[in-house]
Amino acid sequence: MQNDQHEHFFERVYAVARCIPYGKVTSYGAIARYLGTAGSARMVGWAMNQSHLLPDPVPAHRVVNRNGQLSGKQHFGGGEVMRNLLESEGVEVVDDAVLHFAEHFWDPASLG
DNA sequence: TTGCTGACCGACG
DNA sequence: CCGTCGGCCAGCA
Repeated sequence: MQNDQHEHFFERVYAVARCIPYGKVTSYGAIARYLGTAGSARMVGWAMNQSHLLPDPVPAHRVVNRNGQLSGKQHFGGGEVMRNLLESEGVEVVDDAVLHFAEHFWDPASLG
C-alpha cells in the first residue's frame, strides 16, 4: 500500500467521464493522458467496462476510441444501444463512428 | 506464480 | 495505406 493511486485511478476515470458534457464525446486516450497515465488507455476501457456496477451513473457511451469509433458498443448489450444514446444527445453516428468527431470532441484538459 | 487477455495508442516498416 | 508490435496494468485461470 505504498500508494492508493491505483485505487483512485478508476475513481478519477469515472470522475472525468461524468464531466463529459451532454452531446460531447472524448476518447480513452484523452482521459488517460489527462490523468497522467498516457499509456493506460486500456485501463480506461476496463474502468468503463465496470462502470455499470457503480451506484452513480457514468456516461460511458460518450467515450470512444481515438478514431471516434464506438469500440465499446458491444458492452452496452450489443445492438444499437450505444448509438441510440449518442444520437439522442444529437451526436450523429454512421457506420459505428461519430460523425464530425472533431466538433463533438471534448478534451478533459478543458477542465482546467 | 506465470501467462494471457483486453471498450487503447503510437511507432515502425 | 496496411499489418504488426510494445507498453500500459487489472483480473482471471
